Amino acid sequence: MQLTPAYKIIFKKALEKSSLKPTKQREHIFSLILNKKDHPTADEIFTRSRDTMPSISLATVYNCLETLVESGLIRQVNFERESTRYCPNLKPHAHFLCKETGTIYDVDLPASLFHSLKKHLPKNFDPEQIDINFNGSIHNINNHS
Amino acid sequence: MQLTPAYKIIFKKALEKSSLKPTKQREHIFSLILNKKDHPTADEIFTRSRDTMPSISLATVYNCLETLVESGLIRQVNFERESTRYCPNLKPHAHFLCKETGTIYDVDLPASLFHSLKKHLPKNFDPEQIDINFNGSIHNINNHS
DNA sequence: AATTAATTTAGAATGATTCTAATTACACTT
DNA sequence: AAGTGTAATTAGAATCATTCTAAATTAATT
Repeated sequence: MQLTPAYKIIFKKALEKSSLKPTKQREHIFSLILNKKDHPTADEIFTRSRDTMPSISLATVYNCLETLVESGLIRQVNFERESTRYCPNLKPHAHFLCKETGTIYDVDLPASLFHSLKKHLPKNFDPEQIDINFNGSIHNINNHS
Repeated sequence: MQLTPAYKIIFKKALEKSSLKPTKQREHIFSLILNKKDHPTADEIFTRSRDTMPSISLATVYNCLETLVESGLIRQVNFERESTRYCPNLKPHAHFLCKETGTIYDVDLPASLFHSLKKHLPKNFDPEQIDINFNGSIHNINNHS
């Protein structure tokens, strides 16, 4: 559970831009999220953190996640009022939640789609963020019924 | 705070399709949401309900909202983990949350846009719902600075 | 080593929502 | 009209993710 040198630099830069410190805990949580590309909740991250950093507290996990989001290193994913999940994929993309399994999938979308979405806003609306969330089921493609 | 005869029929039909009863409380809450086209929270709806139906309970408000959503008469709107809000607009549309005021605006979108969104999903992904949420600020168009 | 500010920590507090168990309302029989 | 059964409503307790608080730790700086 280690950041690559390249990511270490990105990490430090991003935090320092907001005059935040690249602490052990922040780095640990960032690397956890980067290295397992699912969409964990704060509590899942807390549990995983303790494997290698047993002294970390849940409050710290929440704090670190907040600073990582603020610094633009990760983003939040919310479906309804379920626990917030965290995502290291910074490319423009949507999320698909499978009703059956609860798994969240990243769905890459072309920038052009985001642009045409924006074009439907009134001219004085200035979006800072766009969240696109699908919700449904996934058919088994091998189902020769 | 009354349903028009036309809406009364829609209301009854939608509930009866799921073998739910068109009760006073459900009708009351549905008409409240229809008649003030903002995006109220359950608690706001609770407060408004009591003006004309003082005996209603918060649990009932939650129950009714759930059945109205299930019946397809209203939809839920969620931004991050804020309180769920409710929306009577059933046309395909997105939502824009103004960071400054907290107001939510409906943004009409052509069906074609929803279709092109769906086209970017893997072929075995079957979306049941698509939520598109913008988040940003609204500039004053009269601002001759 | 002392000072300072930021960060971490444990545990309490919050707040939206859901659950529970009791009561009420209502349709359908006798 | 009384009785039965089922669904809906109700008040209040319980839940659970998240935030808050205040104390302890850390790290950089004098």
